[in-house]
Amino acid sequence: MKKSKQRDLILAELKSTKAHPCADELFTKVRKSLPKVSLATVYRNLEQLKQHGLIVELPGKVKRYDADLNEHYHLKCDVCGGVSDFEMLDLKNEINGLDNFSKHNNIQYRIEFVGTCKICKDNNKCQ
Amino acid sequence: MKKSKQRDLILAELKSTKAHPCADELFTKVRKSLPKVSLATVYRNLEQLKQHGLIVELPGKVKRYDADLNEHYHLKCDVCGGVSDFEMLDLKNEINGLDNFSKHNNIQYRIEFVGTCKICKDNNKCQ
DNA sequence: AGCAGAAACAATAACGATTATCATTACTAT
DNA sequence: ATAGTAATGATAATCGTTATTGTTTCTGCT
Repeated sequence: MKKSKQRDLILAELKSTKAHPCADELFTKVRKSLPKVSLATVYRNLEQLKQHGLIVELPGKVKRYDADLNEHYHLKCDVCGGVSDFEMLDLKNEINGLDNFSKHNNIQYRIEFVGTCKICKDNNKCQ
Repeated sequence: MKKSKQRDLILAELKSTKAHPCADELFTKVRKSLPKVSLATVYRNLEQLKQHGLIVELPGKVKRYDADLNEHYHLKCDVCGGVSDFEMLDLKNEINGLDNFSKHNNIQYRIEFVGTCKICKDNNKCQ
């Protein structure tokens, strides 16, 4: 990866927050110190930083990003789409407590397993 | 909800498969028996069926739908986006086995908690 | 330092999934 | 049967994201 001040700024901005911003929110922030930056540059660099394992992409209709690489989970607002961290040192034990948690706060949890299906593996479309 | 043959067909089509189709895939199927159906009608009815709790919407860049209301989880292909069922009678016990599972099959799991954040609740934007 | 080639850039057009609009049609309760 | 309302088909609009294109900036080499 060649050096670029745009990418450095994007990464620094992402590291400085726990708000899990989307591309557009980062664009607005980076613009303040680099007014000529392009939105496409933000998208490109987020993708590249993700590929290099420097940041994590959170799934959803709108992609959000996290520079915290420690294992943790996310709590998403079903109205505004905002994401906050959800710390669980021991998932296996704490998951039991979710039933009550859910009842009192209208919080649902969904588990999604992500891998590559047999068809895509055979087609060599992947990796 | 007023009766409509379009909606009946969409629901019947969704009930007849385990493939978790998206709106466009359902559109293609429904079209075969109702050639004049509109894509907008498919989107509208999927939303309505979801609101009435008759189907479940699976999150992602492209929304997919499931008419199976029994509690179960989903395994998504990170290449084609296709979703298949993942049966786990007892999540709390079986989650322990995932570590090994993950190592051998390149399968990751992600847990997302969904609710309404304090700001949105205070703003009455929700529900 | 000067330079060639590669990578990154800004600007913007294109894309694809979804939603909104609007005139018309189909239910349903009276 | 009919009036009122919900649903529809067709299509335009929206919005997040990706592709394109010509230009600029790095980087390694002389």
